[in-house]
Amino acid sequence: MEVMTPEHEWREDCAPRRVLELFSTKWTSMILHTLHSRHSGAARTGVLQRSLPGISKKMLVQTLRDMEASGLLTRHVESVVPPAVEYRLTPLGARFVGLVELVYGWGRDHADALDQLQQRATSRRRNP
Amino acid sequence: MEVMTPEHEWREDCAPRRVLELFSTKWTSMILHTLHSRHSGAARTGVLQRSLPGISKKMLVQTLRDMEASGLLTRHVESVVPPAVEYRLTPLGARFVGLVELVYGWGRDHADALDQLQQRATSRRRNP
DNA sequence: CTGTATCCGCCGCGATACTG
DNA sequence: CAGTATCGCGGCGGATACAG
Repeated sequence: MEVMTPEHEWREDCAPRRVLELFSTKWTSMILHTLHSRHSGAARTGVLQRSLPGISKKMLVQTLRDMEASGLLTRHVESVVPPAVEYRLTPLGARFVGLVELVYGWGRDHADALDQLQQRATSRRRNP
Repeated sequence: MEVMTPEHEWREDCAPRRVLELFSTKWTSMILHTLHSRHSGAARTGVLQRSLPGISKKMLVQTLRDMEASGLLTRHVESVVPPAVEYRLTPLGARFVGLVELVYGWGRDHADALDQLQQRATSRRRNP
């Protein structure tokens, strides 16, 4: 039976790997989750920044731009002073955030089992 | 209503973020998926390497070591010549791979919508 | 308030060569 | 077959200062 599995593709540019890349960009999932957590599905820059403790302005804007280019969200500028910019989930983004919520929930369900993962990051640095 | 949301935590060391880190390690999910795709839930080093086109021996071993430390899989050494090593999903790994399969399936379902994501990586490099 | 422009350290990851 | 040891680069991401 194992002889039948063509070892699954995992080609460099296959769809599943592109999804994984979405997850591997540090702030993408958290931004989507924040947008999703608001009933409007939208949020202004400042709200996003405050919801993501530790993110720098640079990374916030850069990640938002990338996400816009990826079609995960849209950017709406209110031409007023001071400027007001709102980010909103696209249909694709709304579908993807479903996955993010699954990951989020899984993490909460396995919080205790995940505690030991902390030793991982440190073990390699201590033991060259 | 929005005043009630405490902006969700996203603390540096919260469980969901640790799950995201699991996903952000380039090869982790693919290794788990390969193990899961075999009825035995186990595979030898060579099998894993062949199932992951492009991975280097170094990254394969390094990632496997990290995953072992994280409790996602176990390593069994057959003391024979030439050596035979088998990696096997742990209960935690088996539960996590469920999430991975969800991501994998989502990617296949949205393959066409994901095609435009390719332009993302290139657009920033072209337009400084 | 939102966004841009630099500078720069860290480390993830790959290439290569060598060992038992 | 499985694993270790080096070397090196690209780029993610943080700090800081400036601008409309």
